[in-house]
Amino acid sequence: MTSLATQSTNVTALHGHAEAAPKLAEKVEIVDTKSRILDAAEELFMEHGFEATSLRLITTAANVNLAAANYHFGSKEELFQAVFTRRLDPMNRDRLTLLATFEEAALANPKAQPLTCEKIISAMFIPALKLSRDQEQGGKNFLRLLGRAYADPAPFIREFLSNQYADMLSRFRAAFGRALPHIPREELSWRLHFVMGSLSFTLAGTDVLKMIAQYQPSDIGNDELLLKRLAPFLAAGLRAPVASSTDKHQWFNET
Amino acid sequence: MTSLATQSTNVTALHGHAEAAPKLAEKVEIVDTKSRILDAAEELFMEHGFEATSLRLITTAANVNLAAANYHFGSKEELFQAVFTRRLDPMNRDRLTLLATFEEAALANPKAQPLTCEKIISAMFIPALKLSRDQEQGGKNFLRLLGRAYADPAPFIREFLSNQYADMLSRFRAAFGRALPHIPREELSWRLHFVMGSLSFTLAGTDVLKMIAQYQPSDIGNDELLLKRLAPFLAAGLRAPVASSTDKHQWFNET
DNA sequence: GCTTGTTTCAAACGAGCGTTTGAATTTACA
DNA sequence: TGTAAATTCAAACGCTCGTTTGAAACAAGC
Repeated sequence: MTSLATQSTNVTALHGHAEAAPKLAEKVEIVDTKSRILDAAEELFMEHGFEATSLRLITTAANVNLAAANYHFGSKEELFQAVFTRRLDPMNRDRLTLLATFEEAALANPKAQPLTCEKIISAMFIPALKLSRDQEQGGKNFLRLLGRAYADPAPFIREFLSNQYADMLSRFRAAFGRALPHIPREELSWRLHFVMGSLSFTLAGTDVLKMIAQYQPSDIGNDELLLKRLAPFLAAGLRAPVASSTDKHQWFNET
Repeated sequence: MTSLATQSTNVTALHGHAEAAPKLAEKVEIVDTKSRILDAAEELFMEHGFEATSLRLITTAANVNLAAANYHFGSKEELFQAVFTRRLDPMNRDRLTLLATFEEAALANPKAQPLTCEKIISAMFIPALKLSRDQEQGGKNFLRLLGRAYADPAPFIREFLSNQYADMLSRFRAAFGRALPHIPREELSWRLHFVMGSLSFTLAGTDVLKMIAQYQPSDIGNDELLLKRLAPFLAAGLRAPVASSTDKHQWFNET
């Protein structure tokens, strides 16, 4: 039962997002209607997708009236977005905070070298893993939902995700650029694209093609081991020698 | 306008899947009802997902009667699976054929070394790229649809994909194992998982987080250039030194 | 030409959908 | 305590869904 947060002093600053304290005990329910709807929606959207999940299914699972969903969130689309902002905003904020922490620590070092790729990858990965661990149920559901959303072509989903990620990604892009000054800018863009692919595929944990990775189930959920496997893989890919333009046809013509 | 197939003698054997010749001119329509439904379904499923795509939308786009979908395919689920088998069966067959071709060529070599990772990755990648290029419209649609399906938790989709991929993947798994004898079996499983992530993310081409890779649009569709970027990245990751169990906490505790 | 089997067609089936409404109920605060 | 705002509720609104049906149109073989 290794805990990420208690092991490291680096990530302690990332706590304190637990719950906004109810003002003047104005809410004495176990959990208020809005949150109950969000929780049910998160799980059901993950399980069936946006279109296949009806508001009736959500409100029934949340034990609230059907009209409560429209009353509190306006429409089904807005509810969907609320499910994302609730978790994505803090997670991406944590990523930026952790990256800044790492960079300050690196600067304090007498050598003052730029961050390694592994460190930057960790800064992306750890807040996501924290999310999947903190809320025993909701966090894992949300990451799977996120994995689905990445592949969803619905315009309102794509535009929403772009806005949610823009700040965080440009920041990490710059960090990778400093860590890999010899990689051309365009090549680096592609490699970050590949990194996001592995990352989302792994975090989504859809075990889609589970016949590939015949990991024992005990492995899943072992965040530390997972990062230990993923970070070297991605870092090595990021640092790989850039194929010269002269061996353009290598993979196609060589016999 | 660089063409994969015309450049290389290796992939010529993969042609000839164009169309089953109509027997005795029994069908003289431009294209028969079944195919028209499949084409429309492929595009619309890609665009809106399974649940959000109605049979009315499909049959209208295909210019056929609504009942024709149920008549020819039985149900909406069976139609969905038919869309996949039409393209996935030949593609995975091509992958196996190409891998075998590469392996025979390597054996013929006096040195008789096992295939490089890059070659094995090419054998996975080239048939997919061929698909995206051959049918100007349908192929690209299908790969995006496939990318969506990877992240879909619907049981009937997951079970279907597992069956479709089982043979091909165990074969490639063995090939990678020969190319990377020093990588532990379990570690290799995970790395193949990461490879599939990058691969599907890239092939799906959802340009989800397009703010990462600010490639000029001319790059997309340039199959050769894409493979030239992806193969070294993945190969380097596959070959990366395995993190020892002693530096388990490296990414978490090190400041 | 008639028969047999295949394919197309318009229409309808019951069910579930997102959203709205207006009244009932609960809450907040003077 | 009284009043106004916030929230919950049951019911209904039009609409679209996947599927079925039975007749019409078409094809092929004797």
